[in-house]
Amino acid sequence: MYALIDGNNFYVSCERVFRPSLQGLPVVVLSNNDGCAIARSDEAKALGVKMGQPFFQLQHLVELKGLVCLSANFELYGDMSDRMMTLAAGLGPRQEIYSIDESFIGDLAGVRDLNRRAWAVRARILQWVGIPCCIGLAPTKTLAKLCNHVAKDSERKPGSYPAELARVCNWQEMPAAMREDVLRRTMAGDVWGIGRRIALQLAERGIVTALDVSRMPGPMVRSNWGVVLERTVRELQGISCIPMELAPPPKKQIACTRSFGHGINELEPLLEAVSEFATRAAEKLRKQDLRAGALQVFAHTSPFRPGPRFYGQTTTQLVPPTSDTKALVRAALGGMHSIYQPGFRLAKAGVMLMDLAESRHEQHDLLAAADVGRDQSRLMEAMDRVNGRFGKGTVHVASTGFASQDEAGWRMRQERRTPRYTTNIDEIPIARC
DNA sequence: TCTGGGGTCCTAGGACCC
DNA sequence: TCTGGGGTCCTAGGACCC
Repeated sequence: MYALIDGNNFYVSCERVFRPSLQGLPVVVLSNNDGCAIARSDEAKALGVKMGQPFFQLQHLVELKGLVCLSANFELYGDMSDRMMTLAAGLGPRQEIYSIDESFIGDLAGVRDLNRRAWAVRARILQWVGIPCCIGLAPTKTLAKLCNHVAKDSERKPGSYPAELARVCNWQEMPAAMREDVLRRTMAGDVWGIGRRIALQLAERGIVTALDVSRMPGPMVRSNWGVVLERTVRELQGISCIPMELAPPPKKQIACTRSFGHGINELEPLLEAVSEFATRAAEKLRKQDLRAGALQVFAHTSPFRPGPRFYGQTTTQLVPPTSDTKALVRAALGGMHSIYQPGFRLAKAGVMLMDLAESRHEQHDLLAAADVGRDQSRLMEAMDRVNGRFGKGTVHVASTGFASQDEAGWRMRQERRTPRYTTNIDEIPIARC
């Protein structure tokens, strides 16, 4: 038996904790560069705001409907998430933190009064953290996700599902006829694991609802779509195929990528950007005690704009694997030099670290024998600690004057970057509104 | 003017090996 | 003329998730 606990409209709910005046208003949280909507309040959804919709398409709603747009504050959301997850863990013996706002709780078969406990955990999260949650309870993870969806929709859209399923929805307690009814009312594309493309392909064959999906014959599903969808079908039938992942599996790649607010034509700002990306990625790498065996750097034009297209990408092998910021920045700059072509308005660039391996201590010792390695890793450690305490980018590898590509200098930031956004109510956290 | 930033897994096809 | 069968590894592309 599994539970899925999920914070409603998570980023918006986090903002509302600190600004209660946002209750009842249509609110969206915007991505980096205030590019597009990545979280929406129920009121914003009712206005027709879509997930991922670009800000410029929402501007009329700001004026006409009082839509409030906030710049994202991911550090705040991460902190709120930790608090919520700690309380969610109280529901049962095992927890898998699935995303920033969702966790599965497993091994619930022996838990007595499961419903009552679920309601209590929900109330505690609301009272202590301030985030409203919904909980789905079911014998498989896919059904728990589905019940969670039911719990949310029956609250948000009266009439969509039986009202008694709102907020906490337990598959096990439904009579057979109600289960069938719930599956019939759920669109195939709302099932966990069925995305837009497969939903379309299914619809072409008359498979429209979750009930239709649950009745598909396994061999046909496997031969037409593969094992992934087959697993989903079996999970809908109540056969558990997706186990809990108690410890997060080791990362296979680490990326740092950004869209630029405005297109970039020249090499210089591009080098600045990728040197920043490599630095961020290196920090993530060291936090997980990993080293990278390869670094990929890419830049491309906007897929949304007309005009000449460019997609450049190159991978540099790192021998031996390293987590040293200077080596990674050097590889990123070298890569960018090699793919850069003038004459394009580049919209996005990024750095990806791959072939990740655990940073074994004997390796450090080997390097330390040459002394230089030890100095490097102590330098990196010091850099992470300074940046952790005083903010990102307080100390960083300078990429200026890097045209020669092999001369890494160091520069102290005199000023910390001004945050674009704060939850301090005295300042103005509302972007462009 | 302005369109996120992370990740994962599966499959097919080619190269290569014995 | 006739050209196996089984396996691995790698890569690119496509699909999914939040």
